[in-house]
Amino acid sequence: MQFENDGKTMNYDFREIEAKWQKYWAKNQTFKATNNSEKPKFYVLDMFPYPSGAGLHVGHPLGYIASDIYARYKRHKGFNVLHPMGYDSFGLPAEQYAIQTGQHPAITTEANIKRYREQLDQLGFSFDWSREVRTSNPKYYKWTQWVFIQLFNSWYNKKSDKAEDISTLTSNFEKAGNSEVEAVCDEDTPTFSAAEWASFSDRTKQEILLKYRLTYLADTEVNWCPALGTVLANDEIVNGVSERGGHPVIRKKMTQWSMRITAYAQRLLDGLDTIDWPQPLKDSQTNWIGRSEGAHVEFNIQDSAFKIPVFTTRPDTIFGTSFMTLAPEHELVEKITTPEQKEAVEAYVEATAKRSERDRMADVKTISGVFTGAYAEHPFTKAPIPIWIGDYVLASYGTGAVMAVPCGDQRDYDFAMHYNIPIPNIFEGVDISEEAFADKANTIIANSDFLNGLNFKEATRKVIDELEKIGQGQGKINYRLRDAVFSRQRYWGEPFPVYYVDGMPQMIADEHLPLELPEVEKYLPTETGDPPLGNATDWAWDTKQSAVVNNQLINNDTIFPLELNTMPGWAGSSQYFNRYMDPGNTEAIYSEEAIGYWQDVDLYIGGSEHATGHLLYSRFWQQFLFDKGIAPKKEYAKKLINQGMITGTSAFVYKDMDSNKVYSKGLKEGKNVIPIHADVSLVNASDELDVEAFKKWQSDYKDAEFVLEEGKYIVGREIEKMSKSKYNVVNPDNICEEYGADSLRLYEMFLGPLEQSKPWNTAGITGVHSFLKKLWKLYASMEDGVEPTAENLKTLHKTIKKVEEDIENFSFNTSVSTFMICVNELTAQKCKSKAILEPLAILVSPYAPHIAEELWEKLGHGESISTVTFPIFEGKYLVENSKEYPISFNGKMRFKLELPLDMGKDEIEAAVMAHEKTQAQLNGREPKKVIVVPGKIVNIVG
RNA sequence: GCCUUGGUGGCGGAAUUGGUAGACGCGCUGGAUUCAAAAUCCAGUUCUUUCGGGAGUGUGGGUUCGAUUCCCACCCAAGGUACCA
Repeated sequence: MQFENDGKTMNYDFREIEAKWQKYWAKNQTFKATNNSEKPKFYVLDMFPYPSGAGLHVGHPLGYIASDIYARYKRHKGFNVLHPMGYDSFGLPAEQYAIQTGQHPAITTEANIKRYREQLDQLGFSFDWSREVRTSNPKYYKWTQWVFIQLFNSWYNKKSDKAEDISTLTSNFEKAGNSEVEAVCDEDTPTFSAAEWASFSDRTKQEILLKYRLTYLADTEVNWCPALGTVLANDEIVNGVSERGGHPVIRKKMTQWSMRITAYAQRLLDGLDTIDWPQPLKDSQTNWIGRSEGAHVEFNIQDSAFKIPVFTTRPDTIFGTSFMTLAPEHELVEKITTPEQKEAVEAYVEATAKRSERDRMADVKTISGVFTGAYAEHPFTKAPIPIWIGDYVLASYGTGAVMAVPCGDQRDYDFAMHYNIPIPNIFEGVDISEEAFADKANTIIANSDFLNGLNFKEATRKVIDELEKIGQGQGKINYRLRDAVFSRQRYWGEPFPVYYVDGMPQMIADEHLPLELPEVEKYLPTETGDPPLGNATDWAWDTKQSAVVNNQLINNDTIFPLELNTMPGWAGSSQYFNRYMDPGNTEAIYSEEAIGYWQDVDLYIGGSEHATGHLLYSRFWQQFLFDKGIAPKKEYAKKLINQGMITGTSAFVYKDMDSNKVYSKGLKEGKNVIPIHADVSLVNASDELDVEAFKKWQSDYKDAEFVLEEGKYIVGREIEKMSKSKYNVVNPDNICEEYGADSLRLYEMFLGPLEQSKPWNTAGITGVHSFLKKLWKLYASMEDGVEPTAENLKTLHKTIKKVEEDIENFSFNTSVSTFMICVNELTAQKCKSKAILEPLAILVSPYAPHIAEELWEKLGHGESISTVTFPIFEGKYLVENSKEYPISFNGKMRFKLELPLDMGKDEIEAAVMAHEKTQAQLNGREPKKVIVVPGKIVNIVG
């Protein structure tokens, strides 16, 4: 036994132990994973962080601790575990900082990463750091650019239902034009024959191909803020002005790269059934994709050659159409409006354009619209249908036009009521005098010619048949999902590997990648409104030398301008999980051997805030890589868990508005006080404030009178999001310093279920810390050659069983309780047996790896504990021969009675009925019934 | 509005197929040790009570010998989403 009873080594010196093993793991590369092994593989992935300047707070490592426990457990279970970490290091904060200070984002990012790494190392994670990736590293983004080029060179063939190389498209065009091609492409793609294709100029061909490519240039409407020189997301705009600075925002068309993610809408939906992801996350992806089934109907316009295409989910109600509504932005509006209505329509269109999208969405109560004066024609009855415009119809959804059926849709109903438009009733036996009837399941169609008497399903099928016969429509599935804009007017992002010849985009050849981000003087947009890359002096592509050269050399003959936009934040995170498999590969995105071995992620842990961003885009890229034979799996993560947020417990003092007094919580009633945040580090576990420290911290209060209750100042408490401004941020560094990483790891798990959000309260950590001390003590009193008792074995094996089940179920909080119970029991049993303590160290190792390694070494082992086989549970140690039966009366447990387990039903009943407490409970009454479940319970009814 | 998740002591939470509600920890109370403090250890801690007991898992019903667990209706909180045709 290596413990010495000199009083010094008896102590649990976590600082020394943790530093020692962190050094050991780094030096021995204990957690380096190999790309081939006899062992089965297991891939545990964390969402990599953006390295912000603020560093980590206690909420950040929660998921990392859980995944680390799982990874370490899998190593004990004999798996070859891949558990990598890296940085999503392109992003806005570093760029903002650069704009303010001139500091290059690369320098800020490097410093932040260094700090993150220190903090992560301090927590004892078993990451394979040799595989670290950084999205801002050219060696990494070379492959982000490479995937972009693959997308550019691909189109989506609906016939094969997958992405194919653009060459299969052009060979189709050469043979038969595009009439036979079924592709996902722009709506304005013209139809042409093989002969026409052959006659097109090279430029025209390129323009046409751009309509098919999976990444393409398109004019997109954006929120442009001239003052900031940038495009803003919807949530960066408040009341029509920029959130930052309050500058005006206008809608502007810009040519931007887009990703044809809509080609994958159905597959992204279908794929959800094949992966074990949380239901709320699947639901939000499902809603985001927004599939709806219905019909595409074309309405002719009277006295006009134009047609209005419409998407409806209720083609069965087509005979109830009494008007049509177009979005005010609809391109037909100006073409069909009659002279009499022109003024009114123009005024309405103008008024709508001024309102922000958010404004329009928020205001759902006001009904507004204008009649265009034009009439469409009902495809069957040929009756005239007035065409209105209204801002409740959105240009961006469906076709931007609605066939309005007021009896079946509440918004159409409200609109019709408001403007006195007729509301024909086409439902059998339904009253529509008060509201529309939208219940598909109970619909029987009436007053509808050939649809009379049919239900929703039958009528829908019938009407689609008839529409096809007259060539005015067909069944259609519509998706809410839009193609994803992929351009950002920023500096700190991946440059596009694109230069422009005659305005048409050209890809830089693979062998010349990466195209590295140029140096710029200023990180702001140029004076002409170009993105920051417009400030670069060397940003032109020399096709002869295949090199970036000075802009002044641009001759549009051999030297061309490069793309000025950069890629969005999600570009770098859309395939990083695959790149981890072979991160150093310079020849390919990863080797076939590497991905052939690792295949996909077995467990992915991260926040639910990425539900419709990263987690949808990355699935899209993976599906694409699968189509191209680059990835072996359609879905890259079998199982995903969202860790909950850790909230802060803010502390408040109560400042009296009328005096210089600050009241303790219990004295504030009836006083005119306002709560002021106090830094949580100044408050102890009993909510007592260190008043002197508070005065020192907020010097405004140095002369204030703190009114105490029972000699103490008690703060108020409230749960809020952890944030600097609320002074409730708790830093893991301080906790590691005071209690150690093992305590922090255990405590974060002990707080509650991984997936739920829960408040942080540092005070509770003393519980797990003293558990570790008790654990340590247990080993200090160990003696060689002591045989385990039956009790010892029972405690050990029930712990093995429970901990194993807990880890498999991701119920890490209950494991910590189980360890505590185990150590409490073994301590009470005065267990000194190595046969018990040795397996216990392995059980604890995934949760508290430093202390486990140290104990393992003291047990006489020369190698790390990290791959030692997990103890095997043996049920024989838990076999009991008696049971303490709960004796219930009408379902309420009243007393307990110990009886042998082999006792039969009747004997149990007899023993219970004979018991004096039973007679006392019954108090002379005769029981109606006695339920005996052997081994479980006895319930007496009566 | 819709979708999802949740609601259990002063607090975080436990209860694996319907079978002893409140494990484990924090906090609190009392005690031991100490000159004192920290640390450590022991006992108690859902509420209520006439000390026999009674009530109790958001609310109201139901199924059952028995419900935190299953069913119905509702209330509240958090997250997502929205004139989506």
